[in-house]
Amino acid sequence: MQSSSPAGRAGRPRSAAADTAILAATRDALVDLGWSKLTLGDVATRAGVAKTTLYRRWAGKNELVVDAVGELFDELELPDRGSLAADIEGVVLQFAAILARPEAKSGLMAVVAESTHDAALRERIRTSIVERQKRLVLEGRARAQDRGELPPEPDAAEAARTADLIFDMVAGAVVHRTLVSAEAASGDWVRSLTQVLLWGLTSRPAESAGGWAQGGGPGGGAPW
Amino acid sequence: MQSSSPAGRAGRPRSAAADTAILAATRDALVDLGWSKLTLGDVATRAGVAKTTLYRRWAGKNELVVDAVGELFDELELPDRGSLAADIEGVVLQFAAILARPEAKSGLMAVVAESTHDAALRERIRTSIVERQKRLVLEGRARAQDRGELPPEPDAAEAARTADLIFDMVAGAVVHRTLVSAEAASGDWVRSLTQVLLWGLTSRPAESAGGWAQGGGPGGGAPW
Amino acid sequence: MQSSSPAGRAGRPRSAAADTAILAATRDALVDLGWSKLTLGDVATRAGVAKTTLYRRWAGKNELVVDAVGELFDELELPDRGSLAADIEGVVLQFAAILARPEAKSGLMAVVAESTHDAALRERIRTSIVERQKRLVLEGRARAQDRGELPPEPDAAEAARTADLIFDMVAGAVVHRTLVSAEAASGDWVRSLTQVLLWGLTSRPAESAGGWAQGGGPGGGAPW
Amino acid sequence: MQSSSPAGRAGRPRSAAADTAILAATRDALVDLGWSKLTLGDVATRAGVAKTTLYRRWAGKNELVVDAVGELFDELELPDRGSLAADIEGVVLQFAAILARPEAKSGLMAVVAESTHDAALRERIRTSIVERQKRLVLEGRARAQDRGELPPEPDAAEAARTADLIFDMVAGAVVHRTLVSAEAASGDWVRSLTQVLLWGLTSRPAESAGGWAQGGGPGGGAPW
DNA sequence: TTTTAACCGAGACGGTACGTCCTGTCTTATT
DNA sequence: AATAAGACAGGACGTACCGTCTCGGTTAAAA
Repeated sequence: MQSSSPAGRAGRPRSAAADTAILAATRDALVDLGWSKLTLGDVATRAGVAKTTLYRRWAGKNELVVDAVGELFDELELPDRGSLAADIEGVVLQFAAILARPEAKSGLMAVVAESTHDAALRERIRTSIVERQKRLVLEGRARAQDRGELPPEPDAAEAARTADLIFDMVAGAVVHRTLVSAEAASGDWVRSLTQVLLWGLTSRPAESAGGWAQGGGPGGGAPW
Repeated sequence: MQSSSPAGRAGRPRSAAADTAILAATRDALVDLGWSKLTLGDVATRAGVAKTTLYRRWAGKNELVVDAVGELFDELELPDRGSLAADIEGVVLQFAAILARPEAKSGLMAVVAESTHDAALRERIRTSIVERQKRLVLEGRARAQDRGELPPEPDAAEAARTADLIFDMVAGAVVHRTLVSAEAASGDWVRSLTQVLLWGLTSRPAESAGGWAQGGGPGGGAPW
Repeated sequence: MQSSSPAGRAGRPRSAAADTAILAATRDALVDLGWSKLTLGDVATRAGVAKTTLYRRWAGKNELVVDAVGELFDELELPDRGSLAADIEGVVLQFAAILARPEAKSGLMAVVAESTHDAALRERIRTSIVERQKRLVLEGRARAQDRGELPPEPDAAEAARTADLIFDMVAGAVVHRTLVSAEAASGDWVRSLTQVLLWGLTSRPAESAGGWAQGGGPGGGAPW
Repeated sequence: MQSSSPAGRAGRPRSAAADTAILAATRDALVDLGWSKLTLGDVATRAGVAKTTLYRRWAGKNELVVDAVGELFDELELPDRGSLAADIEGVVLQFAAILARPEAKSGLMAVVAESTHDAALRERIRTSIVERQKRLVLEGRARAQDRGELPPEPDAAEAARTADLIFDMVAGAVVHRTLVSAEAASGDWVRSLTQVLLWGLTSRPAESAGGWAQGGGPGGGAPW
């Protein structure tokens, strides 16, 4: 977050422990108080740090919360579970598990809401949080293409558009389920989501319009 | 004979105009200031109303914003465009148009974030905003079943689960596209989203795993 | 308080009981709350009366308190105890007894303080409270002159000046003792006050300067 | 070994200038508005200080006004004018001059009225205002005893009682004259007051009861 | 009688001030 | 130069009263 000050010299160096303590204290405060009742003075107290120290490193509450919440997404990774469906389910479950934590719940949408009036904050969210997630979509597709589960992309622009769509659908669905519908993204739910996505992306309807597939799909029971 | 005023009686009645002015002022302030900088004192001033009048009717900023934003969704309706796909596209475009308005952008996610710490607020959001949207999913499915585009539901519980999934996917995708990815939900994007959804829900993959549909779908070009 | 309305005609007449109840409620509130925390809404509630009724009869808190406290001084009278000294002591004790009541304590000085910025209020205090007290000084002197304890006044202007001085000294001393020194105006204290006053007004020093009276006064022991 | 900072000092020290500015602003506001219309927010604005700074140092309006008014009495002193009568007149005139100032008029009685419901405030008034005045009575008497104008006190308790009586009479009379009778304590008035007091304290009546001194006193003209 | 006008209770209204809390900056002494 | 501590200017909070204004309804004298 700060430069390693190669030639930065005189004076007492910044405490590295302070950063860690402040971000952890921020997450604690988010759990206890939620975003709107979280105050920087309280975070400083929880971290055992003076308010000035906090302001020296972050411009304000939004930036601090973005960094504190962004750290949670560091643990996201794409394990190889053998098939595209399994890979997707795995990573969606990871994402859902993070979103289920109260510090993420409280903080994430709040800073997104703030970002509608603050382009710099929007960019910070993009780099700290969103890109870490979106990368998994691209890696997952590439791995599926390597496996032969998906065809290679003929058109780069179209490929990017599709990746964006998938990302918005997956992340949006999980966020909406967790925060708005306020229900857990269970294994069953994730399985259904994955199924609809994969079928939607890899299939063609039995008839171009007006009909529907008859007969059981895998696991029995169509989603409708 | 008793007076026809069973409940509402003594004292000066509340001004109906005040409610309207306050909600409009709230939306104005959301546009100008965003959620976190919006103050109830400022809203009262904009509405030409005393702060006490505002507090007499709403418990706080969250409740006020929910009602102010909720009104935006009153205009949502399900026009009959002749086919399920067209109906979906139409309603999603309406939803996207509302979300594109800055007062919705700023307010909606903020109150959702707040609701993670406030069950009463969550319930208010559900009844004021979410149910108005979800109703359209149910109506759309019923209409498609009337048309014969979709089969009737054999299992009510399963039907409800599916409706929830669709709703979270559609609403979540639009919200995520608009607020997180910060890009407009254009006609093309909505068309792609609809296509994936419908195919995902009405089709079966050509092979249960490992392959992909070859040959042209309608309009040619798979979404990947 | 209101005119007997010889020609004032139509309409429901004001409730006489309300006046009584309001003034009594005002004194109760003064006891419980003191002047600064007394609110007209609370007085109205205590009196079982609507706030509008109160405002229809008094212009504000100050006027109301002046009337409520002024009633306390209605009971002041000048009993004939046989001598000037005894008369003075008697009336001073009455005055002290009234001032000892918490509703008088709290209210009296407060409205006096307010009157420094409000000439109309000052006049109201004068007619409602001060003149009722000052009258006793004049009556007492007249009675003492009838008895032959005091000489007749040769000069009317000088007589008025002296009455004012006595009044300020007596009332001022009792008020200061009660409110500022916060001690009771006991019988002994009143006796000493009366003694100093009477001696000061009726005697001449033994020598014009530099000496003092030796030998026992009544009760023995000079006040110094 | 401990640090040499026994009373501890961490943090920015309080601004000494703020105290001065706040008390002066309080007196200004008393002049302009009177006690009841004086608001701490306005005082803070006048002093060029934030409201929090004011509340950090004073518990409320009463305490602030006591200190602001109390400072006025710092200038009271007992000049040696050669005789007891002249000393008394001098100090009473000083006291009257202070009371004639609108900031004292408005503030003094208001806080006294408040003190009837607040023991801590009463004590604060005693130490900040009353004792500064009463001290002069004691010094004046001691000086007169040194001069031989008054006899020494045989009984300490009696001496204290007498000093209290004198103080209540003098201060009470001046206050009553100034605030209740709303007339200036002129030189003539002060002279008369002093005369009554001295004669009352140092003389014996010509007859123990029922008569009055005939013939002119010094300066001619009996007070009646 | 019926009118009529002033009264009454209740309570909403536009305002103002309250005393508290938080923000982001600053001024200390210390490390 | 960074730190802990805490004072500072500023501003919003949510509450309490102010004094005014509508309401529906009552009350007694005038018509």
